[in-house]
Amino acid sequence: MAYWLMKSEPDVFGWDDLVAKGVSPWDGVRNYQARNFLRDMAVGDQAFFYHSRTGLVIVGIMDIVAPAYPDPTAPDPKWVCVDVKAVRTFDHPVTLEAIKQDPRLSDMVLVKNSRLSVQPVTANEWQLTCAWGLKKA
DNA sequence: GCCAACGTTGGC
DNA sequence: GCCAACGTTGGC
Repeated sequence: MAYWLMKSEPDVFGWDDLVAKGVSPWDGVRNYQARNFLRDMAVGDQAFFYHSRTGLVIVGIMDIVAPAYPDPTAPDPKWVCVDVKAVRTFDHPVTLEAIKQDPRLSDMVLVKNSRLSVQPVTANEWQLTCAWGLKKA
């Protein structure tokens, strides 16, 4: 059971789009490092959905519901995608700013390598972020 | 919209 | 195999 974070520009494919679809392929990844993380994913892993560019917030939690398979949108079969399912919308989206300000989260790949669109999240990072995102206030 | 950071490509 | 040029991502 592993944790991940996956980014999308909300103008292109946002959290609401995934909620409306229920299950969707996470396709379009064209970066080797990100591709390798996709291949490491297993059914039952969970991932944050992050809005890049015009959002800069983690907005919800997804389940990985199908392991990596060739990305049908790619011209080359070396690229893969997984299927994801929206399972929980954060009560309070967790901002990049808040993550950067907390020393316990300042080592997150999100902060350290802002260009990587699929990245691992540690169990500690996951639990802390969930505690912020799901709290009632 | 700008540009820094990063990845990829291709000439040598 | 190096590295300059180019393209893309994503925070600001």
